[in-house]
Amino acid sequence: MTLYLAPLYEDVKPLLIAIDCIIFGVQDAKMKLLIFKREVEPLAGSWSLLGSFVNFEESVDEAAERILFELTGLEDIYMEQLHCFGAVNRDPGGRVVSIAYWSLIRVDQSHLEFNVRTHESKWISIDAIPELVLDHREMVEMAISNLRERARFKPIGFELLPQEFTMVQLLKVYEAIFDHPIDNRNFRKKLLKSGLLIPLTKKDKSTSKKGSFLYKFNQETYSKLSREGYSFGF
Amino acid sequence: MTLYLAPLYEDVKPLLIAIDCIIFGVQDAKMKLLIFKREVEPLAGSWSLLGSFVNFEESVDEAAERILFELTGLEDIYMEQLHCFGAVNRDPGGRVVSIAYWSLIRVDQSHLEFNVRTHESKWISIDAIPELVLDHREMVEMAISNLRERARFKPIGFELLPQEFTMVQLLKVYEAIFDHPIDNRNFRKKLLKSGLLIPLTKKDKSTSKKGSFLYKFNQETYSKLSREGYSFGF
DNA sequence: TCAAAAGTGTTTCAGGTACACCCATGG
DNA sequence: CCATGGGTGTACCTGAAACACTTTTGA
Repeated sequence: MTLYLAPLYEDVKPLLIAIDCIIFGVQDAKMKLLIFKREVEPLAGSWSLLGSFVNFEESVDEAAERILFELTGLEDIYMEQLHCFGAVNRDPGGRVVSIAYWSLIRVDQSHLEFNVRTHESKWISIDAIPELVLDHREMVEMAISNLRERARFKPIGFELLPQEFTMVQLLKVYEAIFDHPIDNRNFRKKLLKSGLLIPLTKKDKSTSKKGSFLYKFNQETYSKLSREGYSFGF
Repeated sequence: MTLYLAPLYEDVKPLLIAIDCIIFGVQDAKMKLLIFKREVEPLAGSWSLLGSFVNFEESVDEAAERILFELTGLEDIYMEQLHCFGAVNRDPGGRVVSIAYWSLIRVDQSHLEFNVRTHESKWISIDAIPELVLDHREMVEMAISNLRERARFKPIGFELLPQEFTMVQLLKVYEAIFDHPIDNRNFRKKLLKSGLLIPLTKKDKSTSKKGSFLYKFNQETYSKLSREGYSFGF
């Protein structure tokens, strides 16, 4: 265990730094969370968030991306740093400070299933979170309120949908995030006015006989509104 | 350098964890930031945020409070965790991950001057931040936008004022936070309606011949609105 | 032809914003 | 008596919320 240290840093005791990922997705019009069977002692076999340690030669953000990638195979994912959890005894295995991140993924992404299947995992509904190891439940609760707060002013709902999607799908995502029904007409009105959607001529006929028009994001308006903030209060 | 570790944690390389504090206060109707001459190598002598390391036997939050207390003598301060900064080479002295916190203090607090004076420090206006060591400038910028965001929905303006204050003082605090002028009448109207203020019968005559009424916070409404959120968008 | 989902406008109300003058007092 | 800062009310406008029926089409 060797650390390069400036002379005056030498008497500082180092700590372990871990990452924990709160992975959200929408399934069956419900907000879901991906959890894993913990494979390392202590507490192996309990349900847990996806987590691991930060390596010495990578940044904390890189570590978060790596850990998410290693287990889900997903890259370029919407990911936000949530909070640093640093209670002294939060991990019985040692003095571990954890940086929690939350991310949004499109559940339909096909390669997800494959990578995840090698580990025991499951999607759970965020309104019925089972017991989780350590302080993971606290992390999840903070992440949920962070997600909702963020979703009110940044158009992140799109991160949960495929490239092309219908108005109804988008509405259902927001209903899932905020966990309450949203008025159909007001929703359409507001989103069409926002300029976030580019209407396509294609229709998706998988859910109705009439079929419903597909849209894609206007990436430009998206980044503009992400920066400036836009009220999605429904 | 000894760490108690569960067997499977043994091959993890530990890192140093530091705290950096972004300390805001209002002076002369301007938002100010407290900075310090750095006393340790590397980079001793440059301007820096207040910072130090997390001890092995204290939580990260406790460390932040301790560090703020040691240098300013202030306790029970509004303090919020900002972000974990974890770039690999952010500190030339070693691999140091820093957890940044920002806090709001009442500049008039008399004991502050005393404690701070033993170290070289100064208040600077947030629209003219000088060069700071490491990534401290980035921290400050993130803290400012975090502060503004927070101030829009949580009544934190009060944290910057003494127990009893005038409407004009409160207005000036918000003008300082948002850095733009606010309409006097609309401001009063909204705040009086909010129930956050308890009007006193006393007047402060220090700034005008007529004198202006003093108010104090309604702690109950304050915590209620802190929880629920309240739009302070001016 | 009918069941099932998609799509469409108007009215109401609350809150935000803009704006200009009188008041009280000490010097 | 006047200069200085404190205090007050109204009109307008925008955006949010509530609300019910018509359209399309495959089975």
